[in-house]
Amino acid sequence: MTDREKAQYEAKARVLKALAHPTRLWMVERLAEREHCVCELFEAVDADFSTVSKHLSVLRQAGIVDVEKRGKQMFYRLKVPCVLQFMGCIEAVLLDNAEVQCRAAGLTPVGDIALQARLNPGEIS
Amino acid sequence: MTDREKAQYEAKARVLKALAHPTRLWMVERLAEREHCVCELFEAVDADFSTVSKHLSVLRQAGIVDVEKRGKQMFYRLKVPCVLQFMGCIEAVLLDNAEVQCRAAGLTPVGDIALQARLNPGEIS
DNA sequence: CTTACATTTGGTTATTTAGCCAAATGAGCA
DNA sequence: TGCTCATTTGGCTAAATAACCAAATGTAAG
Repeated sequence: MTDREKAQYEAKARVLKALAHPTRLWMVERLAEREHCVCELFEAVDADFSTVSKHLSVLRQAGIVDVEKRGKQMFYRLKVPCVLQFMGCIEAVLLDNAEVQCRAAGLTPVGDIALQARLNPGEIS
Repeated sequence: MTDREKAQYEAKARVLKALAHPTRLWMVERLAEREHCVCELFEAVDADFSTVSKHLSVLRQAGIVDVEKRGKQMFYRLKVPCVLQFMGCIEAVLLDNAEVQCRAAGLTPVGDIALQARLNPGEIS
């Protein structure tokens, strides 16, 4: 692998890493619907204000979101809508994992139970 | 956000995190072409054998790749081809970033130079 | 120009991750 | 059975990440 190729994989990984956090993933979905100021996101997130701000900064540096200052507020919006396409695939991965887990446990995965099994193993009634 | 939703975002983030490493990203693309044993991937990667094995283990635990033991070797293959769709979008993000950087630097981004600018800032001739 | 508000930045700490080495496992072969 | 090869696991250290708090910045309003 050339240095050039290596740098490309590193750059791609950096973008994915920016998305690879539950709070940031949630934010991306919110920002896909419409722009939000930091304060709005803060209210829904249950974390320090500075934490929320830093998450947005990570997304911005990765080039995933855009920001515009208006008055006292900073308005963030999703810059690259195609990242939303990831969600469907990821859900498919999780569902598939759930089925594997269920099969291993001797359960019949039906509908939502499967996802629950993957997300909260041990909580299946 | 309910506990349930929170757990879902955490699960999704876990999958993305598994992909968010240059070596693992490279491996995923190789495994998309055809199955490979650990030794084949090792030869191309320039890292310890155990490091390669651990990367594959991360991908397996995320449910992204599958493994089958045949004889002495372990053969890994891509289990969820849809993750390949991510690549196009990520490249679009990088290209877009490059253009922003170039505009900021007063350059005209033409073709490949744009990507180079993003990947190796400061190396533009 | 002082205050209040929205957000970012810097500092600190705890946790997670990546890498290497050495040792353990497990399958096939002598 | 004992050897060898392919791979995984455990232990360790260095580096990266996430969270909080406190302090700094920048903007608008009084």
